[in-house]
Amino acid sequence: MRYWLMKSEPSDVSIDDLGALPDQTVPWYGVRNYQARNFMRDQMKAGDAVLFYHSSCAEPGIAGLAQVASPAYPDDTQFDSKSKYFDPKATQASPRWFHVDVKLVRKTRLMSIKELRSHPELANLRILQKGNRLSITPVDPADYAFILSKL
DNA sequence: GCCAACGTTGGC
DNA sequence: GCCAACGTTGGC
Repeated sequence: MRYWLMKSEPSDVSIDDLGALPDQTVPWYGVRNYQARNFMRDQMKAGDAVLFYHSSCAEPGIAGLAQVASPAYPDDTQFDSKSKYFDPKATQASPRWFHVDVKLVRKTRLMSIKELRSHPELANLRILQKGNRLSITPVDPADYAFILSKL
């Protein structure tokens, strides 16, 4: 079992949006970065724990707990010419982009990025490091446990 | 809206 | 396969 942090823009899918979806589950569509794709395709397993993070918004931070709810499978938006995630180089026979389903565990209080930075224990958390832009990052079990204890 | 950081693209 | 140009991310 692994631990992950996954960023979502709340204007797209917020923690409350996730809670309102059927089965409180969303396909993690729109990832167009190979490293993030590879994490989903090659390393994620159903049951892995996810920190659901709100990014690019007024109050960035951890907004809830979720879990991986499926193995990786092709992201349909890559085939949709009307989607902003359309990829002309992807084909049904040879999809380029894969994603997993993510299911809500529970909404938490918002643990802001400022608060995360205030804890020296979390110094090696990937999203706190300079220049990090990856939308999906692995989280050390100890870091996950620490964050969980503060939520 | 700014801008640093980083990933991708494409000409050579 | 190099690398400059360009686009995107995301906190501030």
